Amino acid sequence: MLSGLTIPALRHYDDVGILLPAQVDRRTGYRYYRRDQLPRAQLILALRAVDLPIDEVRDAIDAPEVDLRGLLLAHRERLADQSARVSQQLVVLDGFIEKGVIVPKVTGSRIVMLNVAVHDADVARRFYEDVFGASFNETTHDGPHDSHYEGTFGTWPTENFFLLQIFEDVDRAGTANFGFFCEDLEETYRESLAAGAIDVHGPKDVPGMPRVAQIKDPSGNDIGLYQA
Amino acid sequence: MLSGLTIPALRHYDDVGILLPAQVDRRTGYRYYRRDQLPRAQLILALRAVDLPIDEVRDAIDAPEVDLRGLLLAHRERLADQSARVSQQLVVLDGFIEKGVIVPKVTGSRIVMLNVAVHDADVARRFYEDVFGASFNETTHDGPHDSHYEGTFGTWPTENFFLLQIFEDVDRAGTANFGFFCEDLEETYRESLAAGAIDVHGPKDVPGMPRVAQIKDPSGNDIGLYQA
DNA sequence: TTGCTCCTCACGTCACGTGAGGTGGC
DNA sequence: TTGCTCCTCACGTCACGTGAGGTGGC
Repeated sequence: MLSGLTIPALRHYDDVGILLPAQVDRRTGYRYYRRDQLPRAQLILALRAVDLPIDEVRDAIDAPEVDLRGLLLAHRERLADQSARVSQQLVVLDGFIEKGVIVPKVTGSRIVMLNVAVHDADVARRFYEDVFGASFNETTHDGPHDSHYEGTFGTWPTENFFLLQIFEDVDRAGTANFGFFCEDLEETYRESLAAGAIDVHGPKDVPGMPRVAQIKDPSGNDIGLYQA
Repeated sequence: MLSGLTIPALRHYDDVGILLPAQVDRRTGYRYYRRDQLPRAQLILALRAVDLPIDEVRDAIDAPEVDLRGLLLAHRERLADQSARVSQQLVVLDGFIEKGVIVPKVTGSRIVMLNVAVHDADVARRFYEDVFGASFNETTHDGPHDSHYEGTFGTWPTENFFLLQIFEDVDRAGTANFGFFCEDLEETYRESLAAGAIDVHGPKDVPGMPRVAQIKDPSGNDIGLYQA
C-alpha cells in the first residue's frame, strides 16, 4: 500500500484493533481501506518506527485522557537506556576482540562532528593511532579541505560522547579542545607523551569530575584524558 | 551460585547443551556443578552479557575450527547497527516530543568530548541557543578553565555524532571545526547569519556528501551545516 | 484457463522468567 | 514437622514474518 505498511502488519493491526479496515468483503475476506485512513496508518508507522509498543500506540492515538508527552518521554527514557546498554556492550565486546577475556566499564553521552586541523597528516595519523587506537582510512575528499583521513576509535562507528561545552577564554578562542575516556588514564597519559604529545598536566583528581590529565597533540590541539 | 547465573539460566544451558551439570541426582533431579566448571560458566555469562546468541556462544567455546575473532567481529557489526538504529530512533522521537508529527532522518556515528573556546561566553551562549537550539546551564567549573556553560542539543543526552576527521592544513592547525545536521539547511544558515555568524559559503551540493553550508561562529570557530 | 493477489489459520522467533504443583534435605 | 531449595513441565514474552493450503478477480 501507499501507507508503507506490509500486509501482515495491516492484518495484525486489524487483529489488535488499532487500524480497522473501513470495509471487509464478507465473501472473500478482503480488507479495504479508505484514503482518509492514511494519516492514521502513517502515524502508526511512525510511532512503531521508534519502537513504541502497540499498546502505547493505541493509547497515544485513541485515548484522549492520556498524557501524550509524558508517554513519549517515558519511552524516550527506555530508548536512552537501551542505547547506553548497547554502547556498553560494544565497549566490552571490543575488549573481547582484542584480548579474549573480561573488561571494565565506561560512561558517555553526546554527539556532533569534529574536524581537527594538524600540521602534518602522517604525524597526526600515527599519533591518534598510537595513543587512542583510532583506525584511519586515507581518503581524498572533496570537502572544504583537499585531503584528510577519516577515522574511528575502537573500531567501527558508534561510541560515547560527552558534552559540548563553551568556555570563555579570549586567548584560546578558535582552538580545538576535546577529550577521551581512557581505560587506564596513567598508561594513556604516558603513551601520549611517548607519542609526541605536549604535557599540560598529569593525572589529578578534581572535585565533581573523573580523574583527568591534560595534553596537547603534536599540532597543539588541547586534549583532556578522563579516567573511565 | 558463584557463577552469577540464575537457576533458570543454568537449566536452560543444560537443555541447550552448552553447560551440562557434572552430575545429576537420578532420584531428585538436582543438578550439581564442579568448581572447575566455573570458568566456562563465567565465559558464557560474559558472552551472553554482550548478547552473543547462544548458538554462537556454543561455537565460540566448543568449535575449535570456527574463526573466533571473525565471529566476534560479525557480532560487533550487529551491535553497531543496533546502536545506530536506536540513536536514530531517539532523534526521531525527540522530534515527536517537540512537535507531535513526523520528522526527517539523520545520519551519525562517532563520539568524544568537545570544548569550544570563545571570546565572550554570553555572546556564544546566545549564538548556540539561537542557531542550534542548544540548552546551556551556567556552571563555574574548576576544570582547566574558570567558567563555562555546559550544554546539550535536542534534549537529554545521547544523539548522533559523525566522525573524527584529520586533515592537513598548516594554516588552520589547532582550529576547532565541527558540524551540525540541520532539518532545514537554508533556514539554519539564514538564522546563523542573523545570529552573528560569519559567512563562508551558502548551501551548495558537493558530490558524495549531504548538501552543505559553511560558517564561522562569532569567535571564529569553523562550522559546517549539513542537510540531514 | 493461467497467473496473481489476498485470505485464513498456525507455527516460529530467543532466551530465559514465572508460576503451578510436587518433593527431598536439614 | 516446618521451612527452604530445587525439580519438572508448560505457558508467556512482542510484533509481526513466513509458509501451507485454498480461493476470488482480470
